[in-house]
Amino acid sequence: MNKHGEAIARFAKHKSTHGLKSSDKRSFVVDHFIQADRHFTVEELYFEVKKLRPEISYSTVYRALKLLAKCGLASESMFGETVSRYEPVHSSAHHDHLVCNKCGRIIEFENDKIEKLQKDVARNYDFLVSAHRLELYGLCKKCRRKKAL
Amino acid sequence: MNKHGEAIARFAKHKSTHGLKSSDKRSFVVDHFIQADRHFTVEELYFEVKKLRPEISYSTVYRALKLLAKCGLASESMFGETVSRYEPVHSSAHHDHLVCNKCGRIIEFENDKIEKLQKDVARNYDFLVSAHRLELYGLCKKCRRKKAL
DNA sequence: TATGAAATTGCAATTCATTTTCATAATTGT
DNA sequence: ACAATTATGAAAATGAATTGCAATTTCATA
Repeated sequence: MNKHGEAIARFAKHKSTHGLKSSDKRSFVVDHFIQADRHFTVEELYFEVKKLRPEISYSTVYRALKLLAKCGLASESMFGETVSRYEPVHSSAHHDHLVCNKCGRIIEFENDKIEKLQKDVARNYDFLVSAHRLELYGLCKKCRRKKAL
Repeated sequence: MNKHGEAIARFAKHKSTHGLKSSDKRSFVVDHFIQADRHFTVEELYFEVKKLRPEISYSTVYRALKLLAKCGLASESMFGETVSRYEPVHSSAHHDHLVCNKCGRIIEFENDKIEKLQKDVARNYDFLVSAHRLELYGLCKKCRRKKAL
């Protein structure tokens, strides 16, 4: 089963174990989020969905994202903005982010060495880590070029 | 000159270069923040200040913190909460954080190796870094113990 | 010391994203 | 089809951040 299929299945399972009912609209939002496979604010996802299904409300999108977060298919974070972003959670390794202050692009990266050093730090402080975030803010490749012109 | 003296001086300089006037109330807030030398939300600082100087309003505290942030003596961040926190900026090297999810304690640490690896990552993506944040969330030493009981 | 332009303050009002409420509609098990 | 429960949309509520404005204070200059 592909990655998206897994996610869909996981959502279905969450529904059945939590006594949720099916809904066309919610399914549409969930599928769209999973297919798109990128970061969204509630508003961004809402506007994309609205183009295709204008009858779907902000509330439904909002609640769908919350639900995705609950069943572990999306994670919520702030990226230094005042709005929350939801990003798809992949079964793969944890990743960190490069956030472009100019165009807003978010680039994911993984770095095992950094992960390991983080564990070392935690051990030094006798700290039990359950989650972490690492974000580098600045200018992405494209925006550096633009700036140079 | 000690660390606090430096900060006070820097604030005074910012005032003079920006045509700001002196004010007892603002000075009190600023001094308290600098002396305390720890993380605050606006509300937390407001309540502490209010105990000693009840006539000082929330607005004044709010604006004082904004001002401190502008002149580089405080930095604003979210630490996964819905409220902003202001932390004193030390002239020393950049530091990262361990955030205890239980008691809210925030521990600072520095790690040059991690900093260096971050630069490597950025270089790989042709990304120009202007700021970064690294936070490890979990349980601090004390809370781990409590949990064990 | 008196003056006036400019900054500061407190309070209330606004903004803005998030979250909840509630009446109505849709879904599911019997 | 019925009853019970969940989902939905629109509007209202919430919560923190921010601003507008009138009153007050500061400070350089007269």
